[in-house]
Amino acid sequence: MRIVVATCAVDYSGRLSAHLPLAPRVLMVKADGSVLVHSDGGSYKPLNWMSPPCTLKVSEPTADQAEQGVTVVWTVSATKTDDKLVVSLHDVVHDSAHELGVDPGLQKDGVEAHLQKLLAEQVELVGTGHTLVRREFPTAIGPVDLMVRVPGRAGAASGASAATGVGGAVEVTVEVDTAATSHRHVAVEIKRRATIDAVEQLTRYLELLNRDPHLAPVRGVLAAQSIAPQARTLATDRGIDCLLLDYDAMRGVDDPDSRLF
Amino acid sequence: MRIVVATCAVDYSGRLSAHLPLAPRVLMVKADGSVLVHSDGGSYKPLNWMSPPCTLKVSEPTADQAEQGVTVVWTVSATKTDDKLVVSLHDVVHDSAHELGVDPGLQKDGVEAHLQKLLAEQVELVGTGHTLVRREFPTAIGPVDLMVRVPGRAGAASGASAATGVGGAVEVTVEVDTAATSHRHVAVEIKRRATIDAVEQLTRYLELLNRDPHLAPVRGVLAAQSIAPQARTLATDRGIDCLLLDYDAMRGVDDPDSRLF
DNA sequence: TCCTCTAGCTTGGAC
DNA sequence: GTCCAAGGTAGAGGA
Repeated sequence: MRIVVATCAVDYSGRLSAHLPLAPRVLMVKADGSVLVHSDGGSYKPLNWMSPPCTLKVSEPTADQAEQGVTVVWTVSATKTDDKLVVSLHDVVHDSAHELGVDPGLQKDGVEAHLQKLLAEQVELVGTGHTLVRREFPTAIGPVDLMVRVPGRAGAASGASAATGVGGAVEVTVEVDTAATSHRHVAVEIKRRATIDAVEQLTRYLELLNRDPHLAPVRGVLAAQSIAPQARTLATDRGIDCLLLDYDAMRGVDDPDSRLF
Repeated sequence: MRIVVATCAVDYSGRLSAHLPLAPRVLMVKADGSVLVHSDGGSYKPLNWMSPPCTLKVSEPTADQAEQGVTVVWTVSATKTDDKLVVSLHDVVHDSAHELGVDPGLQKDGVEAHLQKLLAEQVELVGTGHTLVRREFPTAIGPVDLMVRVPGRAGAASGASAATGVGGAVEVTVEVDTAATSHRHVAVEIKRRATIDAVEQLTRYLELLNRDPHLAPVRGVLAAQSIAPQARTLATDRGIDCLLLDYDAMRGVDDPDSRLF
């Protein structure tokens, strides 16, 4: 890792064009050749960067550039695309290099996968007596987070609602809604934070699942730690139920030893 | 900006829990107090970080920690949430600080807004003789990127297709499709890269717009620099046309002086 | 490899 | 402030 502190101007061209006026900044050159341009604020995201694989070429400034104070020019080119980053360095106040070796990597815990695991273990939150069919229930358009079986519905007529639903633009979910008393399964979509996208996703799953006479009618449940108002509205419109999850409470029920650390 | 190169272990707790084993890394402490932990590879994203506003507290290791080689402990706490980052430093091989000042900021060009501007100027790409009604055409659920008028359709019967379309789950768009010969307007959704989300978004707009007798029937066009295969499939299913945009070619037609640099 | 979805997303803009 | 959409999204995971 090479670290340079210098006054510089930066131009990026590629998927977009961007320009950074002359100012003091920190430049990082990683072992894989990638380059990061950081300012002294903002966030963890660099102002500009080049992702690997790429090559760094160091060159002398032109006479014009030298006259304007440029002492050296870095040209960073992506090897697979035509993205290019040009850094014009003026005063360099620091320049050091360090051997770091390969990082052993990050261990994570607590994301959506954990929510899914917890809700799978506490599936009664979806409905009394409900049992888990499986996590990541496969469909033609991707896996449903949880597929749940409703108790005491083995003999329910799967076609009971066929005559009532079909109608407007959201008829698929109207059908689900009007068949509420004879649901045999529940498809659960789990998000940390649910937006409209999650409702659309679940709607696609339900549309498909409700074509299967072995499953239909399938109720939809959107389960999340937080649900955006527009997502809740759209879900309600489509007869999808919303389930707010309390991560801490669910984790409290869970065996603490099952956590990574 | 303070830059430290040191062997360290890191623990983060907050929205998730994460742990970094002992290894050499680069630590950046920005003027706003934010902290970044970088390895010598990967991407521009740090392995761990703390966003401002936060506070950094430096403390001596406990006797146990000192025995294991820890020389100093950084505790970075978010001020608004209970996020916490604990960095246990062992050998410090570099430690320097630099005054950078406030960055003048990034100038950008070439994103979706520019695509929209270009297509508005070159609206005949949507269809021969088509004219622009307006950009950001307002609807109850948000603005449509471009609303376009089809030539010579003033007298076309808006209900001509009513008897043909209604059928399966996607009948709204089937209706749009079968009415192709009598469209009076075109709603254009513009993306740099179109995914299924874009199709869903345009579908919602079309469903709404086609209720308006002054506009209906409204054809849908998904215009993008690249279109994901599944998005194309879904769009085709729903009678939405796909239009691949060549940004460079469109920019060539455009006045080069209108670009930022 | 391509394609999808998640992310401690981040960030900007509208309301 | 909240909420939503875009990102040079990046990165993981599955087909």
